[in-house]
Amino acid sequence: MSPNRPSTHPAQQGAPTQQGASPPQQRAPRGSARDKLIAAAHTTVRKQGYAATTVDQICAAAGVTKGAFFHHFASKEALAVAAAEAWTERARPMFEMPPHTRARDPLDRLIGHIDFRFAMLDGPVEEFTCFVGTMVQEAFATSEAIRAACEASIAAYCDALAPDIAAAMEVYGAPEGVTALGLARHIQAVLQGSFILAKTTNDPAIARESVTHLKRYVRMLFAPPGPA
Amino acid sequence: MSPNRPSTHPAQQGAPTQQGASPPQQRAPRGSARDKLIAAAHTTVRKQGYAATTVDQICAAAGVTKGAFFHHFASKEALAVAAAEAWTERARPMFEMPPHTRARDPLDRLIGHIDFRFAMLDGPVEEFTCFVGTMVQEAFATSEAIRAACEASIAAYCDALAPDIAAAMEVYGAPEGVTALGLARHIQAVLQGSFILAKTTNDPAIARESVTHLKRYVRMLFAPPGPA
DNA sequence: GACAACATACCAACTGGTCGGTATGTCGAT
DNA sequence: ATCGACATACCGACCAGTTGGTATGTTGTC
Repeated sequence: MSPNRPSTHPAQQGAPTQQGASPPQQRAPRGSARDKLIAAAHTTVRKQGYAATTVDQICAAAGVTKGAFFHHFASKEALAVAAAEAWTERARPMFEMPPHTRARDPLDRLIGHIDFRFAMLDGPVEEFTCFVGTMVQEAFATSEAIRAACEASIAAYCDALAPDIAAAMEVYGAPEGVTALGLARHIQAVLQGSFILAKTTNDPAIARESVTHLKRYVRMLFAPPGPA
Repeated sequence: MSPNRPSTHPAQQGAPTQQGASPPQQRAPRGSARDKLIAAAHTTVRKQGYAATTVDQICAAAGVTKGAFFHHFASKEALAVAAAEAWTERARPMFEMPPHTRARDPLDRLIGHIDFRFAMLDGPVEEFTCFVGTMVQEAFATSEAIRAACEASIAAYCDALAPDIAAAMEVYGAPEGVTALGLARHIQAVLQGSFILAKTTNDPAIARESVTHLKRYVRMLFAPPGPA
C-alpha cells in the first residue's frame, strides 16, 4: 500500500510559494490547496511520523498558509482522516494498471502482485513505506477516528487482493484453515513488517528479503502437495 | 547519544511512589528513578508513540519529577536510546525461560518459540506490541541515535533466534536461498507487521492469524520435500 | 568512630519557544 | 455584491529543558 505516484491533478507544483520572475506570476490555481495538503501530509508523515509533524510543516510543504489548512480541515486529526482515505484511492491503480493484472491464471496474478510490491522496495525508505501503517502505530489508542480510517484503508487493500487468492485456491487448492482474506491480511502484515525492518536499517534490502520469504510461502501453499 | 550511567544500584521497586503501611511513609528508595523512568517510557510510548509522549507524562507515570528525569538523562532522546537498550534485556528471558527452549530437536524449539509469541498476542494491544518497533517508525529519519539503538535491539533478537534455525536447517535441510539469519528476520517482520494490523483493528485476533501463517511457512520449509 | 568534604539523587518553580487553532482581512469568480 | 478560497496576524496552552535548591549517602582523615 504505497505507490509514490499521486496520479493527482494536473496542477502540481512542489516548490513553495516563491516565484522569481517577471511576468504575471500567478499563484496556484484555486481549489488545489486541499489536494496539496493531503499530498504533503503523505510525504511528511511517512518521513517523520504523525505526532512529530506539525501543521505548519505540512502547510510549508504544500506551499499554502495555515488559513488554507483550517479552511479545508477542521483539525489536524481531520486532515489525517482525509489523508488516509486519499491513500486508499492512491493505492487503487496498483490493482488495475500493472501488466500482471491481466494474467489469465489467478496464481500468476497473485505472484505478479507480490513481485510488483517487491520491485517497489527500492530507494529511500520513506518513499515506499505505508502512510496509514505509520500513522496507525501512533494514533490507534489516542484517536478513534484515525484508527478507523486506517483500518478501512488496510481492509480495502486486503479486499482488493482477496479475489485473486480465492480464485487461486479454487484452481490449486490450499491447506486446511487458509482463507483468501486471511492470506491477504498476512501479505499485508509481511509488507508492513518489512517496512519496519527497513526503517531500522534505513535500507530496503532487509524488506526485500522478507517479501522473498512471503513469495516462497505463497508458492508452497499452492504447489501440488504430492511427489514431484 | 548519552545515557548518563549512574552505574545503577541494587535498589529496585516496580511500584509508583506509594507505600502501603502505617508510619512515616517514606518515598521510593534512592536509585530507583532511572529504572522507573525507563519502564514508564516503555508503557507510555507503546500506547501513544514516541513523539506524542511528553517528558512530563513519563515522569508522572514513573512517579518522579522532571528534575530527576534530566538528572538521569541528558534529553528525551537519550532516554529513548536507554529504553531501547533496556528493551533488549527485557526480551532476553524469552530465549531462556520458557520450557520449549529445552527441547532436544531444534525445529521443536523454533516452533515452540513461535507458539510462545503466538500466545503473547492477547489482551490490550499496547501490552504485547514492540517498543522499539513503534519507536523506530517515528524516529528512523529524525534521530540517528534512536534508529541505531532500535536496529541493535532488533538485531539482537534475530541473532538470538538464528542458532536454532541454523540447527534445524542442518537436521532437516531447507530450500535454496534460505539462511538462518534471513529467516529470523522474516519472523521478526511478520511479528512487527502483525502488531500493526492488530493496531488497525484494536484486536489481537488479526495478529494471531498472521503468526499462524508464519508457523505454517516454517513447517513447510522444514518438511521433507518428497512424497509423504 | 566521628566529622568535614564531597558526590549523588532528587525536587519545585520557571522559561523560551513551539504548536494547534482562531479571528479577521483580501482576492477572484459568478 | 456575494461567496468560496485563500492569506495574515495573533493567542493560549503546552513542552523540552534549566535553575537553584535540599536530602541522602560516601569517603578520606584524624
